[in-house]
Amino acid sequence: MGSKQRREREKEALRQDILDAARELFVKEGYENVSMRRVAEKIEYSPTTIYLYFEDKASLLYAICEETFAKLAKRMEAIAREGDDPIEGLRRGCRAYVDFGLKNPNHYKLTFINHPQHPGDDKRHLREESMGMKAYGNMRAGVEACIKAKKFRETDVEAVTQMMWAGGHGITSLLISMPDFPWVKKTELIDLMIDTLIKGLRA
Amino acid sequence: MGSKQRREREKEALRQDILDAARELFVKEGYENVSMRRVAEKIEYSPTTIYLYFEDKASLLYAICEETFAKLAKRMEAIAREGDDPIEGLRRGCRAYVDFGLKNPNHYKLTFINHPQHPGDDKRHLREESMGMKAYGNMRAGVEACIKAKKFRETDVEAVTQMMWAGGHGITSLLISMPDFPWVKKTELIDLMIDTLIKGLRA
DNA sequence: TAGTATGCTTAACAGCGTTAAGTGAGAGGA
DNA sequence: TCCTCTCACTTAACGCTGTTAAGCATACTA
Repeated sequence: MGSKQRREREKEALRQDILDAARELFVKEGYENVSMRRVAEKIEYSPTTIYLYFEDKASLLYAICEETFAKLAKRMEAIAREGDDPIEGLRRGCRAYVDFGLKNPNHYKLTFINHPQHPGDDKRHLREESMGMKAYGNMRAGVEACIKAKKFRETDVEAVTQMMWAGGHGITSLLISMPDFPWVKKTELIDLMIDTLIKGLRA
Repeated sequence: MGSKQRREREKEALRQDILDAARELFVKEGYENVSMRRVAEKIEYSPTTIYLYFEDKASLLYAICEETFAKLAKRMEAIAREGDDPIEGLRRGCRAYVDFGLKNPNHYKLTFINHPQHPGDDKRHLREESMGMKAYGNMRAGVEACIKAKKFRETDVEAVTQMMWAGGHGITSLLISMPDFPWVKKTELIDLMIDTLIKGLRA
């Protein structure tokens, strides 16, 4: 009897339905403005059913973030491979990072801005296998390439990577969380940051 | 009869008590982990009393942030005045900004990270008189001084200011909201960011 | 002294994330 | 075919949240 496999397939399908419903709502309205009950309503199941598939609301969020950040990591990896000028590669990588955040503001918020609150100290996002960490590793590789090619002066790779990340994150998060501030043109701001940092690092 | 004035004084005193209690709790445990009922308990009044003095929880928060950012603005202004080398002044201003955020992480979170959510579009923090904006103005003045002194190449003052802000904010917010990430030494990261940006802007 | 304004409280509403207990359809064995 | 058991799912509830409407005393005014 293949009924067992069929049921397993159906379970997996429902899990995906929950994920899809939650993603759509979270992205459209923001994590804290969407209740488990609303997600349940969307998939036409009772709220408690969700808890049979995800431990809690945060886990649901985490699963969605992983999906999305897998996309980011993939895109950044592609960029890293395509060119041969390491500086240009790093530049494009940074731009991809910021663009990604601006195009998926709620995903970005969830992973890098709101993040876990005090209780429980949820460190899932920092596990090495996590997609966010993979993207970080990519950036690190980009920085390392610039140093190896003697385009950047010799410095602490980790520190430079973290600084580049902070630069990108600073712009991304400010633009996302203070949309009403009188910002200059977004592209100008992004390019200015990237160019200034790169210029400041040059050998 | 000075009773009217006395009552006014007492009202003002209670308002301050609420503010003090809320600040202590918010700073210690974070805004979203503190309920209005807990604030009320601390001042030994009923929860609803708070609503006679503050419109809602966000207003309470806003009042506290204003207090704290007044301190930041004051400190940054003092720094701007004390030296004559504009670059050194800017450097110290940036450092003061980041240090302030790291020393008051919950205040910082409240004003620059968590911030208002979608509903209502709360733009109070962006009013020109607000203390946050005053601090921004200070930074802007610092940048302008560097350009006027021909230390920086001629560029869009607004864009450069926003970039410097984003640089400082990027580091501050990442350090605050991802405390478990394997960061390099904080001071190293902060100095690297500031020095790299300044070097990149040099005439 | 009667009436009113003021400061605060009690009780409640509608929502939240989450859990314990219960239900009912379908599979598997006799 | 009938019984039992498994398991996906639901109902009901707990203890919280921010917030509001209504009520109650005290203190001031006329």
